[in-house]
Amino acid sequence: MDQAAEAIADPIRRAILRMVRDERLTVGEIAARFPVSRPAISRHLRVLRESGLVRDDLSGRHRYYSLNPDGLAELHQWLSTLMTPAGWEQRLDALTTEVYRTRKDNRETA
Amino acid sequence: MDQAAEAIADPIRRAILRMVRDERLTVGEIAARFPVSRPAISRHLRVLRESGLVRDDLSGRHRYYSLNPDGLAELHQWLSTLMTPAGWEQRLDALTTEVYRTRKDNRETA
DNA sequence: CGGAAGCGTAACCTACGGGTTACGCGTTCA
DNA sequence: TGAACGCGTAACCCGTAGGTTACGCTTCCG
Repeated sequence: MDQAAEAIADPIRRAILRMVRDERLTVGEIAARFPVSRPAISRHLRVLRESGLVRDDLSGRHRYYSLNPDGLAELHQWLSTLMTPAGWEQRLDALTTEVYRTRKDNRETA
Repeated sequence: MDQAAEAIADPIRRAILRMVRDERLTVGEIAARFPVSRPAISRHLRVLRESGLVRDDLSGRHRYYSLNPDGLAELHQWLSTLMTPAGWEQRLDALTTEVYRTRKDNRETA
């Protein structure tokens, strides 16, 4: 979780996450949408990858990046428990987790 | 939201957030639990305050810090929309937001 | 009152994050 | 098969985040 919290601190990395939410993109495609060099984007992607927020699939000389919902879920869960006072039952968090877990299963079995 | 995402990047600030989740604490009380100087903690608290994650109540020469759930909710919502694919209905997010908003109203009318 | 307690801020130093260019390796295709 | 493409990494530079000490302003209390 610590690495993920650090990863989303950078505005470029947050923008990348939004980009690869729905479509898988190559490094070049991502870099083309930013005013910084391709190696810089490559390092941002490395940070996101090592923090578990994105995944990469190699295909020939291309490397496709896509969102990894599991990494996001960790952060999401951390924020949930932080927002939840001591006395409050964690029923809602359990519901949220359950729903996302179900979606994940659906993805994997598709 | 951007400021909040930056604020939680630091491990000390994340620990502070967990500390003031249930009880309001003074700067001295917080600083006593870290191996860094009090001015350093004071600046961390300033970052958290300006990012909307904590609130401060002055009482004499003491300054009590407590969690501000509204700030957390923003980040929480951002992660929710990020985890939610394009086709997915946002019913769950709406439910989550509604529940937290209701709790907030209860706090304010108490 | 005057000193101590509690806190914020300024000034300073250092480590590190993020930018760039240069380079090397694997893959494609004319 | 050799040239071009796609990408990762190393080396380097610079700005800034986060640490410290020194200082000043309120607020409490003997």
